Amino acid sequence: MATRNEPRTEPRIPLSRDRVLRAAVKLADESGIESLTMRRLAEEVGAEAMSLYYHVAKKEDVLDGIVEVIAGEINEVVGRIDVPSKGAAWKSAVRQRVLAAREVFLRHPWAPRVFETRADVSPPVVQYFDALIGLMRDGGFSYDLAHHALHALGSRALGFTQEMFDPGDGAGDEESTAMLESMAEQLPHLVGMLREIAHDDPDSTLGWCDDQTEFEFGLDLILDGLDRMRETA
Amino acid sequence: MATRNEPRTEPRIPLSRDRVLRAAVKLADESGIESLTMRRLAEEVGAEAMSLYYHVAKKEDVLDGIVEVIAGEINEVVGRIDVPSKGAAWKSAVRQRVLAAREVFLRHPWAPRVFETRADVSPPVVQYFDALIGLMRDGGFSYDLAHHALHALGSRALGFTQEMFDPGDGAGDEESTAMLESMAEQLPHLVGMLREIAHDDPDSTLGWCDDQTEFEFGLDLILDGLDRMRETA
DNA sequence: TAAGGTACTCTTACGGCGTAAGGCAGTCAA
DNA sequence: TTGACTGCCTTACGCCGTAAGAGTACCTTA
Repeated sequence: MATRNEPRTEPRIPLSRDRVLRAAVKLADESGIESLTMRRLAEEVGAEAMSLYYHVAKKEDVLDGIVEVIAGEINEVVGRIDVPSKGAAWKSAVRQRVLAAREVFLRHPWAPRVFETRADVSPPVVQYFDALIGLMRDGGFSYDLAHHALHALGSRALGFTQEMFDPGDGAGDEESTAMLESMAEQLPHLVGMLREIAHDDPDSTLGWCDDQTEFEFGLDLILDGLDRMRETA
Repeated sequence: MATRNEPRTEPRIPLSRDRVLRAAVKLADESGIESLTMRRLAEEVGAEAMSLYYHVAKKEDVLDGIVEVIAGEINEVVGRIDVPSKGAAWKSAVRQRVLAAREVFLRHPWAPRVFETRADVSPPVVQYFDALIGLMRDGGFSYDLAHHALHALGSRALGFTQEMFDPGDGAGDEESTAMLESMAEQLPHLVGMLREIAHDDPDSTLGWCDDQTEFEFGLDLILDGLDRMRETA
């Protein structure tokens, strides 16, 4: 049963923090963040669970590292954007960067949850925010307004929102739709709203919102509001 | 060792789904959500872990139930609010309710995380949103605008935001502040901003933001933007 | 009063988790 | 040659969620 000890046939790439973290991201991409366990991660890199601990301190450290990897990916993407940001142009500069960051999260749907549970600030994330503040400064923001702006944007600054009614991938829709319909009397406004939306967008069995459109709506609402404050300051 | 089997001295309140859920909230309030395990929850209600399963399906069900309890608490609080909401008054009506809901979350700091991980919509939450839509309708919102509004508000509609740099209770502040200061060259904008904030608000060792103020800033920014759309519609 | 059903709680046990403690092989400097 | 250091592995512990099924108390019906 020498499945593991065959140094000849399988050259065995040495472990490293970076390799472990990349494998963790891959595992989460493929099987979801809940299936990221130290044992499975070890298997992914062809080692035993305890071997990982030579390269990472503990599982929390893996999660911290994952954030760095994703934030690095974001910085790489937004780093390629080079548009004017002076004066009124700040808005589209920020907008473009946020939407570019969002695309990274769309590739890693499990990532927002991980970001949200990290208390500590990691260098790549800090770097991203620094650049964002820079754009606002170009637009004439005071530090105070830029600070408020970051709070107002919240996680939207990084490209994601936490939807309260996340319909997932349409799973369980009929069920909850039926549930809502059956409560039409107690929920007149909500049911009315949903009926109209379903009517206007008939392709939906109530799928039910276009996330990208809604994200941009909220983003623009905030950016426009900030822009007005910038001008009247 | 008849510590448990003494039906006389300890009358033993019967278990129930409601009692289990309330105990779960209490446990989370006192020791944090991460210490909410079926065994500890059982201990809290004076029973064995497996006994809980007669009243709840599984741990996920407990978390769903917790959301219902908290949302119920919110509905109770906002239900006592009765202010005009016709026309322009919609804004302060919504504002008041959101801030009232926020107070409930301030009493249960662990709750946002639980809300965010629930995919399914629970009746009390749905009821809350229905009332919110009702206020917007009073203000003259189309269903379409109300729908956009809910997305724009996101979790803010329920009274919380996910802060990207949550300083917790000031823990680890000096450390991260020092880290940032040492990176002043790479992070000119961020460090500049923080220096000014620290300067303007000298009591802070960088504690560092007034969450309530920032929450209201973002909320008002969004509500004002929506109000303008309402008027020009 | 006896018998059986129902509602609730418990005991036992299993597999999976994160990780502490320490062993062992390969490499490299003295 | 030796001994330290690096990198990976084995073993084991305590905690977790929960499946299976055995009591136990009470209530109904005869």
